[in-house]
Amino acid sequence: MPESYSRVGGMRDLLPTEASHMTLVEETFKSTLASYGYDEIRLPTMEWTVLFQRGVGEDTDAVGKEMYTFEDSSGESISLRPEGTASCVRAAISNTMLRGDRPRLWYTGNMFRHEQPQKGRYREFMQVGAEVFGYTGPDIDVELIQICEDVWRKLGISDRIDLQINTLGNLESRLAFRNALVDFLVPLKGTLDPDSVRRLDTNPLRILDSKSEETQNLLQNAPRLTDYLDEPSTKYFEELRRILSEAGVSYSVKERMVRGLDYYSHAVFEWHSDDLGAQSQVGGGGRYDGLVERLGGSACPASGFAVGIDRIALVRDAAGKSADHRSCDVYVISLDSSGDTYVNKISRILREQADLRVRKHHGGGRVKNRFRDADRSGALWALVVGEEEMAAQTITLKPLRTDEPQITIATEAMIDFFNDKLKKDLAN
RNA sequence: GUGGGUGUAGCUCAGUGGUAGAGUCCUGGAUUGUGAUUCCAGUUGUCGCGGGUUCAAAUCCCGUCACCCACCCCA
Repeated sequence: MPESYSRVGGMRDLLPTEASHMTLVEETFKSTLASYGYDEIRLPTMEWTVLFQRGVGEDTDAVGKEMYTFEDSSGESISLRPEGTASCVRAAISNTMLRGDRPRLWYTGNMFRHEQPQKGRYREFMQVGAEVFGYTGPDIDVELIQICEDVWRKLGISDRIDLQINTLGNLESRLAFRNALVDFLVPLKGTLDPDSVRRLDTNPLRILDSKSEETQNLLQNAPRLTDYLDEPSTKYFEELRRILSEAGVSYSVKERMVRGLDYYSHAVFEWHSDDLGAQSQVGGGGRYDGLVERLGGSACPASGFAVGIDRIALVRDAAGKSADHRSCDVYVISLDSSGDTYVNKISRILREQADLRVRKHHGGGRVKNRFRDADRSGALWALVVGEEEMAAQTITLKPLRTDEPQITIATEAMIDFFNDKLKKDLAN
């Protein structure tokens, strides 16, 4: 340990301005998910390592080489969660939530991946996600997409985020395609990039979204997944697109899109933005009908999404919409200590009856410094009580953000005053 | 894991071998019942850390750490 304490590598301190921005994004998701009738679930920050190995897949980067893994005192391997879906599925199974019910759940929390940090990519980052269980049709997939589209609109970033969708078909279709793809690629093994050669064995579908230009050229003549979709899979995707269009959601189909985590089937979708440095993805999801069974539950279709809260905040930053943080709405100053009791009472009333953030001055000091502190707090108003006000049962209100003159009003009229005027100011 | 960049005042940065700097912020005063704005005055510091070269190092050399950006991959 160095002389002075520093952060653990890659961990961040989110200072009040950033923190309140994160909270804004989080709250928007929270209220939107609630408006669709989804229930919150809180999940542990760590799980047995095997859950992620089994649920996410050991050949994914997130699990294979980026997990924070250590042993607990019993010698069992534990990992900090690199994503939320596996935990959510585990929780749904182990709390018997899937017996006779079809839960629609959402969660939020910090995720951990030991990668090299850069813009939009952090070792600890915030995600919000939703998972729905027991629904087979594309209608619920579209609802998941719509929830996020609603959030983009509320946050004012719809025009900066693009939706891309694709289908992976059902298991049979995908296996048939996978075989055809491998047959096509094996003879070309010598010309593929090293990563793709490795994936030929582990996860050939992932070769499709390889970033290697040469590999992409080779793929020009590769078999196409759409040619291998069976009747039900084709219908599923057509239906999905129809409902999406009906809902007025614009999207593009990316035939080569395969999700990084390898439990998906049928619908897969991703949202992208240009505002993230070298990163582009703000979120994604899809259907994962086989995962519940894979993790020990009875077969149960499921679908979900995950969105990076940090990345949404970055998109808002780029749009010039980052929340300007104010600590409080009203800063209360008593000019001499004999007024403290009176001022405490006023502050409490304002907090309880006018739904205001009220910061009271503490620590004495000169009058001019009290007003200086009022200004720095970001408050819209300074509320001043001195001898004159106490004697007359009034308060003086000084606007700190406009040139309007200060006014003195009867204390008993203060709630009405704030509920009318201040609310209007806050709305702007 | 690999590459590039940056570390100097609380913050943003200038300073390529010879006294440690600017802007901003902060503190005080002009203004003892009024902030922000204006004017005046003042404080900023292990120059990331360790070693080396030199009469002399923020500056050159070696090492090291941290952060940023990018590869890879993803939220």
